[in-house]
This record gives sequence, C-alpha cells and structure tokens, in this order.
Amino acid sequence: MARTRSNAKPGLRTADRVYEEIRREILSGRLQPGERITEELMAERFGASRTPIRSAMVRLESDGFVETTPRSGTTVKQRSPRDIADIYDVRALLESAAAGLAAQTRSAADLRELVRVQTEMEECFARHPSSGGGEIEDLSRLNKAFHHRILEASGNTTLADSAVRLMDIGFLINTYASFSQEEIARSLDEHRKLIVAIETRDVHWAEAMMRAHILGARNSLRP
Amino acid sequence: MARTRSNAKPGLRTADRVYEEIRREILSGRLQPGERITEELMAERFGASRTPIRSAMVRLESDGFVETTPRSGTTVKQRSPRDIADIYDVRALLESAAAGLAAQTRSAADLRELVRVQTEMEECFARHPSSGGGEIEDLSRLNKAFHHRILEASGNTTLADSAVRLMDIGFLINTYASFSQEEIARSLDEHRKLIVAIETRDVHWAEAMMRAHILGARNSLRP
DNA sequence: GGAAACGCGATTGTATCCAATGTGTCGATA
DNA sequence: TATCGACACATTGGATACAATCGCGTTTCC
Repeated sequence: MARTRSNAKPGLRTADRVYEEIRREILSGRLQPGERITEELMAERFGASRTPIRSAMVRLESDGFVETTPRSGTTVKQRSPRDIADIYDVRALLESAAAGLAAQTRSAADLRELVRVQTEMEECFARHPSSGGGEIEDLSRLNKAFHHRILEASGNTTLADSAVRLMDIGFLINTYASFSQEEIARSLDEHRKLIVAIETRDVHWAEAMMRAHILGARNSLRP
Repeated sequence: MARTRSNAKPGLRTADRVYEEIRREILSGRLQPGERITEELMAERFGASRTPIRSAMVRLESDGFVETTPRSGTTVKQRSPRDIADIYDVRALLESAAAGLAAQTRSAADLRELVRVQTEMEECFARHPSSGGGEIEDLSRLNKAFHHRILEASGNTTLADSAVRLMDIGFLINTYASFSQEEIARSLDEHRKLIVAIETRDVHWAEAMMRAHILGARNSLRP
C-alpha cells in the first residue's frame, strides 16, 4: 500500500494533525456518539501508520472525547442529558467566578477585544437571522472566543483551562444549533450586559450575569 | 534496581503501569520539576520498549504533569507559586460547591465512609504526631480519599472529575509535608466540622467550611 | 579573533512486525 | 431448540527498525 504521505505542514506532527481533525469531527457531529473508531481505518484515511493515530487516541481519551476499552476498541463518548446538565452547572460556577475576576482586573485591551468579538457576532446574526447554513458554526466559534477572552482576563490560568476543557466537551451537542432565533438574540443581549458589567467593574453583576447566561443556555438545550 | 517485567496485575496494560508509576514519582517529588524524562531511559527502567512509555507520556502531558516540546524532550512541568495558589482558589470554588451538594444528597453510606476515613486519619496522626517518616504519605492518601468521597457524594461527576484533576496537580507540592504539626491538627479539626455539617445537612455551613479549609491550606503553603 | 556553516550524536516521530486478547460465529450436545 | 464451548477473525498492545530533527561542538572562512 503506497503511503501517500501528504506532507501537510512542515514541523507539525502527524499525531497533532490527526488529533485536531478527529476532535473537529466529533465536535461538529460528523462522528456521532457511540460510533466506533478503528485505528486501521483512520490510518488509511490520513495516509499514515497506526502509530500517530494511537497517539491521538490517547489524547482524545484523556481529554474526554472518546472511550477506549482495552483490546476491544475506541468509540466516541456518550454523554447523558444529566452529564450535559452537570457540565453546564460547573461551567456556571467557574465562568461566573472568572467574570467577577475579569471585572476587577481587565485591561483596556481585554475590553476592546470583547467588544470586537461581540460586534462581529451581532453582524453575523444580523446577516443571517434565519440561521440556515454554516453561520451557526461561525457564531459558535465567536461565542467560544468571547467566553475564552473573559476567562483569560480573569488572570487565573487554572480557572481558564478548567473551564475551556468543559466548554469543548459541552459543544459536543453544538449549543447554538439547538437554539431558536429568540434564544440566540437573548444570548447576544446577555453578552452585551456582561460587557457593560465588566467595563464598569461591577463584580457582582458580572458574576450574576455570567451565571444566568450559562444556566439559561443549559435550560434551552433540547436533546 | 532492575525492573524485570514484574507484570503484577494481569490484564493491565504496561502503558497504564508506567503512567501510574511516573505520576507517583512526580507527585512524591522523586522527579523534580524541570527534570528531563527521556523515553529510552524510562523504557530501560521499566523493562519495556519505548511504545508504552510514549503512550504514558502523552497522557501525562494531557493531564498537566509534564511538558513536551516537539523533538526536544519531555520535562516535569514547572509551576510558579502563583499557579499553585490559583489551583487552590479553583479547588475552593469547586469543592465548596461539592460539599454543599453533598450535604443535600449524601447517603448514609457516604457519611459512614467519611467518618471511617476521618477516624483512620486521626489514629494515624495520633500514632505519629512528630510526622517523621512515611506517615505523611498515608495522611496525604487519606486526605485525598476524604475529599474524593465528598466530591463523589455531590452526585456531579463533572464537578468531581474537575476537582480531582486539580487535587492531583496540587499535590505536586505535597501539601502535608510542608504543614506543621499544628496545621495538621487544625486541618483534622476542620474535617470533623465538615462531617458534622454534611451529617446535619447544613448546606451553607458545609460550603463555607470547605472553602475555609482549602483556602486555609493554601495560605499554609511554604514554597 | 569572531561568526557562520557544517557535521555528529542524542532523542523524538513514524512505520511495520508480532503478540495478546476480546468478539462473533458455528457447531455439538443435552 | 437453547446453551455452551471452541475456533477463527478483528483489533488493540508492545517491540523493533528506521527516518527526521534539534542541540551543540568543531571547523572554516572572512
């Protein structure tokens, strides 16, 4: 079998490329929960040997995206509605604390960046309110960037890392895709208020706003 | 020491054994932060090939114990005092929430187990108050079990997993080893009060007690 | 004498081969 | 016919061989 060796990015490890790609496929739903992943098949798909695939699998399992039972196989991890709800609860806990810290210590650049992302989100939503095609993914990406920036602004990298981890897992169910138009509009409105709270350094408001934002999203999920 | 393929547990993967062992060595301080880990050397030590070592390394990196720079090498991760303090802050956040939930939903078995672990800790401390030898490790292990049980009793596995992750990392600095005798006694006393709070289902007290317990430990750290 | 280029050794990244083990199928037997 | 067991196959786990790359010392050129 001729290994096509698609020499993608120089200096980047094949294992990393595989990890990113499979992760993306899981997050986008192209790989469904419970679906089986065999190393041989993936190796063929990526034109590589099983070695980098295995490396990627170990990371994916450690990051909670797949489940491996020894000598049996690897499957995309299933999550019960209860698990999803739990994830949102913990996110609410972590990110509300981060929002409070961000309100205290945010820099001017943090604020500018938040406004920029928010503006882009609103433009995206205004252009395609019907939300038919791939704009949902843009919206999800921007939303992630928004939350990411607040976490960074908190100044606590452990807090940020823990929350990002949960955000990634939570997006398995592709939040915005299950949101109605009204729910997206409400989410954007909450972002705006969050920005004001952080801008005016209103710690308690920022905390409460973030908590409400995330718990609200949790209750809007339709499995 | 010749590690001669002692495969103690049948059915357990070598990679898992290596992961556990290296992790333990990092946590116990036998592998110092910044120290280099070469696959070849580890393979020799474990009487295995590089393959399971690599697998373990990927997991260790994903779990935040080591750092790998491509084609350069793997080193035990360095953490600044600020990072350590941050970890404790997040633990306080997560575990206080868990304590509150545990106070609400704990079973009789949960409570019994907490009392059992606590009793064992106190006996251990009473036997060796001078804390010279390996009793510190017993104490650390029991302490971990105590916190672990409360996290489980919370009923939120995501919450528990996130906190356990941080606990493991935090023990890089081997909490109890830096505690004075008085500080250990105080810690045990806080555990007792925590048990009472959970027993009587006093949610707010349990939360506050846990927060105080962890933040107190943070402030007792001497780097 | 200093700086850049070259080459060597050390170490990681990938491929492939072999071993171990779980799974499913097919058949024998009560 | 249902159940148990053995055997073949599929798939992962580990070992080994090879390739790529980085660090660093040496050498050479200006």
